[in-house]
Amino acid sequence: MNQTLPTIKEMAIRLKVSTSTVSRALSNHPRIGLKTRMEVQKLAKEIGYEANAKAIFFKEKRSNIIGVIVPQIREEFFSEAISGIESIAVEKDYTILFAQSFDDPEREEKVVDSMRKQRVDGLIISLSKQTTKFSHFHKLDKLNIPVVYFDRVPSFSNAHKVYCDLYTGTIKMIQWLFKKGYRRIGLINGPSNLAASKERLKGYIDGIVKQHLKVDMQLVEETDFSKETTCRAMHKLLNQKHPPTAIISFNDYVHMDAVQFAISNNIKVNRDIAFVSYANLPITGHIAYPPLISIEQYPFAQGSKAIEVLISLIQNQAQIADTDFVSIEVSPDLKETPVVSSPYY
Amino acid sequence: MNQTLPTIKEMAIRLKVSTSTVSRALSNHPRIGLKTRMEVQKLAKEIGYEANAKAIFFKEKRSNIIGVIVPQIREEFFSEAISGIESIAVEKDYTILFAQSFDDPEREEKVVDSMRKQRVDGLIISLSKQTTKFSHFHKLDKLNIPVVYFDRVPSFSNAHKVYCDLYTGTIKMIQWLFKKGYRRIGLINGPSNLAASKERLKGYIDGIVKQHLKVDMQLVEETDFSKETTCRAMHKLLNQKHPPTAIISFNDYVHMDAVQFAISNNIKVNRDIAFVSYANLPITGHIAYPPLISIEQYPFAQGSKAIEVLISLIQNQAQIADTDFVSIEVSPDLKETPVVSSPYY
DNA sequence: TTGTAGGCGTTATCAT
DNA sequence: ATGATAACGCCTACAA
Repeated sequence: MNQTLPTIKEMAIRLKVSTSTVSRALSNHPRIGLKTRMEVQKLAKEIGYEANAKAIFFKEKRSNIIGVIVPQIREEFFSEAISGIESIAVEKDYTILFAQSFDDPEREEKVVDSMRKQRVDGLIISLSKQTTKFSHFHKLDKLNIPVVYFDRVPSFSNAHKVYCDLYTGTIKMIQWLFKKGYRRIGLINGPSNLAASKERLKGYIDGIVKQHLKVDMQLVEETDFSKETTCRAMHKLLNQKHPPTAIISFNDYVHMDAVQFAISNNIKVNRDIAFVSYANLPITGHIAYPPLISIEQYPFAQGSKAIEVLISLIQNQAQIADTDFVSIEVSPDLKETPVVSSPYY
Repeated sequence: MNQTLPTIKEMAIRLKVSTSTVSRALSNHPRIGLKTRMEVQKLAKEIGYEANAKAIFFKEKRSNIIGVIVPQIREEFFSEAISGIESIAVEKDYTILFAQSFDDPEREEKVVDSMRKQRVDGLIISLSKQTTKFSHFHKLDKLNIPVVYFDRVPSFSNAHKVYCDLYTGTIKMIQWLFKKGYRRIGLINGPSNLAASKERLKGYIDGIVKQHLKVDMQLVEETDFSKETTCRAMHKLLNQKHPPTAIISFNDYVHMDAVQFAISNNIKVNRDIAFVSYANLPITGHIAYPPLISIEQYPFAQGSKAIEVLISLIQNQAQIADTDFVSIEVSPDLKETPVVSSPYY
């Protein structure tokens, strides 16, 4: 078993030259004799020499590794975002150190810490639902590790961010529903303390007003994302004197649960009641009753943007002043269900 | 901007002691005077000293980073597997370098190479569909980087593997269907050149025979996982003189597409025809027509097992002979649709 | 054209 | 109880 790997020093000894000659020959330094260069490169190939990246990283103080933290990859939104990140990473020769926070602020802190310890060159993160402390991020500043937040971004302004504006997305959606003739529009929103819920609710109210409809808070229900509370929300919505003719779900998963409930109550999905949603995830291409329309949030694009920003931050670390903060808004679009291939597995 | 990070040397100078003293004080070496130790640790905290992991990895020749490569995280099977891997990784203080092959052997080779260059301590991989070359893996051997394959494992035996035996799973499934009274059982299989398809087909045939039914190859159709071919397969199955009363789909995604087709042909899912499948992914908890039953393949457990094996390989590198290959079979179970909470997003 | 030497940050060995 | 020094593998400024 080849315990000791070939090094420059070894080759130097075998070829009776100095290590610097070997080093230079390998990097095709111009003023190394052709003959020497050839000899070195030949030997290198023979013994399968490869520079020890750890030594280089150590010397160069960079590792070409960037950290990526998301709440859960099981959510297609995030797996798509990661693919977006990866596509650029591979191209630019970066590698991804990956972790999930599972929406637990404590765990988030832990994984941020471990990435700091690994000295990633930069970090891309989508915050956990309830993150309120940011001290673990401040520690990164001290090490000059730049951070780009995406999708679930912090509210303070001195941070680099890439996100999607669902406020206007919601307004567009209500406009679309109005044009299709829907007048009683319900909303199954998330917990009211979440920024994402507030954003949707604001868009909902302003959207309704904009169409000169009456805002009726009876049409707004909440879910904590459990199937149970989603069903309860549906139950309340359906058992009103004037039930909604269209229902906006917080996201495609809530949509699916809502549809399940509707079916078991003998409602003809998208005929008796129109269902629309946010995210437009690939999975909706497979389900029996996809939302009529969904607000595309471009997770892949958000991911790509985020890493592009991050790489430029890494590469211009010296030049950039602390006060230049990048904030990119990806504009949401209304999209019909995507056509997709089944994953293989 | 704090360009130069605090080092041991700096502290040594400031405290007028040697670097070794500082190093030892920090690691609570027993024979360092209490006073010195306190002083050092106090200063360290003050200036926010943290050991430079890169320097240590360089010295120690380990990085506590393991590589993980899967075809696509969009597939819940793999995102669950990664969560299984991560759960153990966090616990044992390993970090995950992550990449997707997107079922492209060339890309797989590329990402394996980049992980080799990063000198991961070990690699966990689920092969791309069509991987036939293994030279990029052999290069890892030379660097003593152990590899554990999971789920999509190679056929040769000199490799560490964790996988699920779908042959017996399929037999169990047919037994279950038979007990429920189904006699004409159809199969929408994957492309016949895939090992995963062969395994299912073999189980299908043996399972049918075991129930003393007649094997009818008219009941076996293929899909390349596109919605189109799945629909074509369904079309053929449904338009026979004696259409099947139960249909086994290659996986939960194919199942969803098959159900979509069935619905649009006015078939009452799971009443006119029973639908069953493989994988039992969390997503089936949200869809309108989940499979009656699904073969649980325990992706989370497979992932955890894989990393446990890998870590033991890493830590016992010296002791283990090349001929000791671990091969773990996770036994599949029949499971009804899981009850899950919506992901947040 | 090639060699020498120093340094990156840490730890371990051997002195003192 | 503490210090000096070497070593890990590579690169590069300077010397020859």
